[in-house]
Amino acid sequence: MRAADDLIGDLNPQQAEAVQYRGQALLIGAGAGSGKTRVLTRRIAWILTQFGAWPSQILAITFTNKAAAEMRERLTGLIGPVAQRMWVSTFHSACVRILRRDGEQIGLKSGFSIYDTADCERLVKLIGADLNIDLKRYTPRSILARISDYKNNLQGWREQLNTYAADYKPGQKGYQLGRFGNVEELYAVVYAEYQHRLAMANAVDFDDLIVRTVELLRGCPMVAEYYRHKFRYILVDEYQDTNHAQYVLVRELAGVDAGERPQPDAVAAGRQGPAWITVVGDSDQSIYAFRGADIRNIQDFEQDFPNAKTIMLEQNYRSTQTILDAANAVIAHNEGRKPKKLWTALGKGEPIVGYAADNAQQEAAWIASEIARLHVEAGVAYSDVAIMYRANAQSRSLEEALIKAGLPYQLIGGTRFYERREVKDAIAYLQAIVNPADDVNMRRILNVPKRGLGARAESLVTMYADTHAATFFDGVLHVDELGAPTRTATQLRAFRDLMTALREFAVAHDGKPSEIVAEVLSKSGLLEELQRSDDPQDASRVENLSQLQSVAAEYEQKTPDPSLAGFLETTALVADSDQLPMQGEDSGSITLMTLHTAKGLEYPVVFLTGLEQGTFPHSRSMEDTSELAEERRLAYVGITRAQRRLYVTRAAVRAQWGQAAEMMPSQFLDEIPDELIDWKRREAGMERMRGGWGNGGFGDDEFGGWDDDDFGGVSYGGAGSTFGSTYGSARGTGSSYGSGSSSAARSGYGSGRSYGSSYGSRSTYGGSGRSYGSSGSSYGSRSSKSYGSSGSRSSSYGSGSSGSGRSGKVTTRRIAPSSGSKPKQNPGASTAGNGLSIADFQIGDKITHDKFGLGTVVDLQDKGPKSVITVDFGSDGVKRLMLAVAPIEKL
DNA sequence: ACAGTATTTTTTTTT
DNA sequence: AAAATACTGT
Repeated sequence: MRAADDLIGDLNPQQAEAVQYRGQALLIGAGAGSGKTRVLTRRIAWILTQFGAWPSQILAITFTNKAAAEMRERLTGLIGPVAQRMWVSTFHSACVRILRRDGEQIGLKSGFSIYDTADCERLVKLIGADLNIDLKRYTPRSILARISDYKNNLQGWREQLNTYAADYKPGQKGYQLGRFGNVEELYAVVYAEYQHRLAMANAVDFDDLIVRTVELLRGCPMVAEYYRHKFRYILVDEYQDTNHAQYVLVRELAGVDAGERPQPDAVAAGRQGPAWITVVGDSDQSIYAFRGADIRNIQDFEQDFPNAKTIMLEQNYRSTQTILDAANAVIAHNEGRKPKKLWTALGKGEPIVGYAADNAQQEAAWIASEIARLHVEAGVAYSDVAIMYRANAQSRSLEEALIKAGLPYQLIGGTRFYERREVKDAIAYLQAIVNPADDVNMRRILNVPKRGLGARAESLVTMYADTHAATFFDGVLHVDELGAPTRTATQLRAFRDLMTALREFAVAHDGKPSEIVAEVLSKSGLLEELQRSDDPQDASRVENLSQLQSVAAEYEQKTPDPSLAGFLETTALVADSDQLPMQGEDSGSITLMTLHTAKGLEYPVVFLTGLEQGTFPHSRSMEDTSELAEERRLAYVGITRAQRRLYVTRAAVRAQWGQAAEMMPSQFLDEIPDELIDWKRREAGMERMRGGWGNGGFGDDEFGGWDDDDFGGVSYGGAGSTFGSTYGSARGTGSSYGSGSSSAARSGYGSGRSYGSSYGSRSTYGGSGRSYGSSGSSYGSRSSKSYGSSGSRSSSYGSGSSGSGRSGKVTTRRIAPSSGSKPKQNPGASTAGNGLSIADFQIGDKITHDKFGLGTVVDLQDKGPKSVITVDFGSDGVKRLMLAVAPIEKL
């Protein structure tokens, strides 16, 4: 046991107070880099040693599994191996654990499936097809977003149904939705049906994990009592990113609303009043509103929890004053926030470095060369460098540049390992084995690998299932009653026998998931199909499958009581950042990730890329003040990741889905005080020309073109910085690096882990024997294409239209393909190519169509030039027509 | 039933 | 530019 002094001796007064605070409810307002993780772990240790609590009485919620593992590790250092017995996990993992134990009470049988986004989309598609919903207009994604909103706010399907579609019964067939779209009705019906089918399939989605746990606690006093008795201390990290459901969950677990008298000294075992709650967060770092996070949870904490105490941590131990000044200046543009003053004792440090590139490729190339130089001239380790961007798609050009420069990197995020097709297929088998009622996964594997069971066979089985109120697999079991053609019946029987055999095998080997994986891979034919193929991509798919098997083996080794269901759980809840190496572990490579993933991390050197209007802030967030405020918080998060050196870069032209577009500098750049930024290149060549800066000329601007006049000779630094180097002649260091760049490019297949010289040859999954879950793990991400030619350079710079005014909404301009400009569109009304305007139409209008003849307009969607009208052509059916191109005439 | 071809959409951010 | 989807012909 540690002495009290060990726990608080090296803390500042606020931190120490937070660690020791005795009381019902504590909010720690932890500014970026203020040592909140340290305070949190110390507080837990304090509760154990000084309050005399048992480890099993503590529930600590973190944001990711990796954060949980890290916290547990640090706790082990403080209090010893008892830390292993504490609940330290994410909301979702904790809920799974609770539901596995007590879910039966609310109808969740053991072995329930956890649906990921793709599974949910499949389910909504199935429902949409059955209910005759126009899935073009109501995309599964948008429907799911709505359902997720309901869930995050704990609005049940029953109440929705009562309000909007009282006569719909879940599971009923042939329901006619109101033809002209009562939208609420549609959502209510789909929501109800969705929950119904999840229940039938013994499955839950991500949101359900929280919602159904709340339901369990509210509906089953015995269960609630058990957990309230058990957890006497609840600590929640990143509280600003909790949603309403999670907020309620915390209250239910703590028993805040159980109507018992608070016990001022309830520090020991036993059920005495509500549990003590500690939450940690920073409202300036709330960046998950899009998935329901409600900033009010943290803002109203003091009202929500009586006698709450707030302690603010404002000393920053991470960054230089320059970086903090920039962060403070940017976030100050958000309205309605409590002003906060982060300060540091680390001194001014280096200026922020800015760079304006001509395009994304050049931006990336400059970053690569800059990193190479830092490495050589200032001895900066690659693992001390992170490159961040708004959206995953931006990683492409960066990866290419790093490969070209031969620098080792690791990419975090992108397509997750478990979301890759082949891995998902294998998992679907496992899921279907554990939970045969899981229709979505069962249907997925019916014809994977190809075994001649197509849409026809599937619908036969579905019909049986529908009429008998049975599951899809029940239908398969009753092949002989389906009246299927001989061929189909034979194949179905083979599938039935396969699944039966696999299930028996699984039951017999439940403690050995890796063996079950192996059995599934070989018996299902999954592996064979890929091995037989000569598509080079399939080789990497085989790799991935074998990686899946090693992950299973690792799980098996480090889990006390392994089971197939347990293994599936771990695969369902991985986060992007879980792939990061643990602290203390050195990957030896540059880290690439989105700003969201970067939350909670810190690096000596940070590149913030793509600082353009439309990229960051993202174009879809610029209209709305609150969304823009969230983007700004994201910028704040990004800036405050940097410890010593911060770079901000942008590209004047960026290709977005195939088309090059001119990009204006991000407004966030303007919000950083100019004197903090040392611009290595303030304007891109094109911009300079336009602004009459002279010197322009873009013809000869080949790849190395950035080492132009404003680059050399500028010296900055000094000032007692850690890296203390001076920039001198800056050229040429770029490409002489990597030995193995060509082999690295080749190895792109499949993994997307570290490339480059220091890592040597090809990267494969798990090459370095990292373990899944705790220590970094190596399942990769992102598929790969051949990295070769650096993509086309955008050639035609648009003829010189307006300057670079920074106001107004229009932020990007398409570069016209030189030819004569299109006929002007009249502003306001959206006129289409055939001269028809959506504004001219009304529901009920009659039109003629060259092919379908006479029809009646049933619906209108104004999407500007892409407006769509829906027309009922009677016997020819109802068609959706693109107004701009449809051969129609108004009558 | 499926392979191959044409067309359409896609980009936020993630547990 | 790439991937998902729809369509067409065998």
